[in-house]
Amino acid sequence: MGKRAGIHEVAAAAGVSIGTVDRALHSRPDISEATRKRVMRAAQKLGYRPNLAARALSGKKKRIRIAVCIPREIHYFYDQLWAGVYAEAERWADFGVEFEHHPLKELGAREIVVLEKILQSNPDGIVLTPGQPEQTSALITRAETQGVRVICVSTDAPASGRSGIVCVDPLLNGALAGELMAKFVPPGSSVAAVTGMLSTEDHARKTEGFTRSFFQHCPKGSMVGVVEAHEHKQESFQRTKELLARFDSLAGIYVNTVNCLPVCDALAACKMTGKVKLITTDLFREMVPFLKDGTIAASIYQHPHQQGRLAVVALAQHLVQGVPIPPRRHINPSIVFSSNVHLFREVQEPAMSPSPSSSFSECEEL
Amino acid sequence: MGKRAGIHEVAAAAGVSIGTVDRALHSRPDISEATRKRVMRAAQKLGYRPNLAARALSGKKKRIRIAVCIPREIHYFYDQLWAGVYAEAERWADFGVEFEHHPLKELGAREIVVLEKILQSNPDGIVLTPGQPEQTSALITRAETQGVRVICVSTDAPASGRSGIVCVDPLLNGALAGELMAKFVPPGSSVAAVTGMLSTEDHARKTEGFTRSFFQHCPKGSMVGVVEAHEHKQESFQRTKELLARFDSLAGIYVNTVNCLPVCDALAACKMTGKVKLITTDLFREMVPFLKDGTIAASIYQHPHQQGRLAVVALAQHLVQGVPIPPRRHINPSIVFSSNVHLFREVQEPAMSPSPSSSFSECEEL
DNA sequence: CTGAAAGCGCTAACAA
DNA sequence: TTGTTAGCGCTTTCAG
Repeated sequence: MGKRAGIHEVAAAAGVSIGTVDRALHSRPDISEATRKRVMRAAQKLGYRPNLAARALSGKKKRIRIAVCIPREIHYFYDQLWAGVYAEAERWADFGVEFEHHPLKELGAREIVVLEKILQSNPDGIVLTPGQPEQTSALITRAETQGVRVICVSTDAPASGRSGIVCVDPLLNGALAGELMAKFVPPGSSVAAVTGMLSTEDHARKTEGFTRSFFQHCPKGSMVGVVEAHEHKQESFQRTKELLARFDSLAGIYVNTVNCLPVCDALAACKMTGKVKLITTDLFREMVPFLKDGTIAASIYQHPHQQGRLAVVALAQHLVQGVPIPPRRHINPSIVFSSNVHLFREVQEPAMSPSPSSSFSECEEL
Repeated sequence: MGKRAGIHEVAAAAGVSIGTVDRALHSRPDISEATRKRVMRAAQKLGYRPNLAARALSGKKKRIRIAVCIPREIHYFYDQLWAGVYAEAERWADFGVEFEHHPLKELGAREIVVLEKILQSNPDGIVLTPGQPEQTSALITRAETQGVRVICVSTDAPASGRSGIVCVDPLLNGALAGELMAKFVPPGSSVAAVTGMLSTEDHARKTEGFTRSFFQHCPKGSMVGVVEAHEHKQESFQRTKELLARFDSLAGIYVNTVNCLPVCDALAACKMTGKVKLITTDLFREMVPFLKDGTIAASIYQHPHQQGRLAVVALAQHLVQGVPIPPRRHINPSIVFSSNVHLFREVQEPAMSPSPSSSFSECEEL
């Protein structure tokens, strides 16, 4: 892997000037088909690959702009997502890619307004977490037809014409929890799920995946209830207690929203800690003690940092190098246990808030 | 995040020429302490950050060379490791970083000879998987004292002065398996481990981690045997059968080497498939059916691709940008289940063999 | 000790 | 339709 052929070598090989080579390589006008082919063959033969550093340097005037539109809350998740975006953005800065963040207060808040403004500025690409796909899809479609590549991350807007999606498939998310639960409890066990609202696509599909997978992996198992707690602490606590009261043989609970803490408390209040296998979703600091003491048997981790990073990789590689955007990039969730909880980002960092003038962050992955 | 200050801006602000700025920034000789400080303050104030593209382009003559020394076999693992190294290497190519691969036939084979040769060529950095730490440590130490940064990946050479290590902590690896096992089997269960040789550091510590963790998480559980199968198929099969014969109440087996297939076969031969919970290590195609049919309850995945990638990131960021090499980068293993096995790289790709002239690989992560 | 100038590989504007 | 040339931001050499 020594020195690679440059544009000059190709020019010499094809018997033309570097200007012509450039025109051929980039399918620019004002060049005869004959010479173009000659140049292309020469480039091919020499294994020509453009030097991105040089390219970035030369085209300094027209930089590539990527708009990022993700929520601030819920912090534990979206901070990581943004950190992942930012970490990868840093690596593209010197290749002439500029990022501008248009944070939303929370998922879906003022989404249309902000997106509209973003479109006004006519960026080259957009990374966003659509909170209200129904309303936003039209805008995304418009962007794409204008030539603005949109990549969704974490949540999807399937109906829109977005170029790509990076996410954990909710069905898989639930299925993993279901299989795990089936392996934790004895055959014939009864389990339940606590979710937000089944009218929320994401919650419904996680629950669906869990149910199907649990039945598949647990012989004679049964689902005795799906509780909608509407992302509400009190409600989560109360309804979990009711659940425990009603089914004294309940072997497991699957929580697929943020509100796992109230469920932990309910378990403790009923002295069922550890007796009922609890599988949760995501990870934040407050969960650690419950993982350590066995209240939470496991949690499905969705790699927000990596999701953000990969979304940027896909978009930047496309915009800079012309690599096609993979239509769907499904992230493999990890499972948090007591043994490995300390290795997750959420538990280590003191809460990084990236400032433009900070030195290089060496943070990578997981 | 608009246009960043360049060396010219700093020069203007400090009232000197760009040449002087360069000298100051790089602590070069031939500059008075007074002007150096003035320049530094100006740079600080303007938030100067070097443009890596420009830097790579300018210093075209003296490129940075990184030697990679990893085995070919066992393929399923080291192919991924190399793919990860290669994928990341691609991204540094235009920053003037050159990689040369010195593959070993297998872990530790002709390690000293090859390393010696690598040292002759005096590279800037080395990525390697030490197979025989005792013999190799001296060489690594020598390299480091010569100013060659060495980073170990996957396996360690703790006694050497290597700059960094990227790996899954074997203790954690085992501990995760132990916790998982404890959650799969009822309290008071008996389990066993199948390993290679306890004289191998890695195997011993995985087994140790498993044992400790299992006892911790499984009340009244017991370890009824640790079988050394010496990485041998026949032996693995036979001794597993013996194990099953001797302990008819065996509830689980943990395999921490490559040879899980013979164990699966032994389970089948004894009609114990699914009755004995089997937890394995790593992932390769042939395991998939056993994961699907429940023979293997779970497998601990060590992210070889990511390990390779992160080793290169650490080394390249240090060599190019002066970022300190993190002394230890512990990778978080994932757990392979029936539900998510299809999301792991080993199961998707048709076996990538990177060729220098191939187009950009968009492969990333996991 | 410091400034000026020549590239690095590529793009884009201008000549021919 | 093609060739020539001026930078992009930085390192490095050569003058001053």
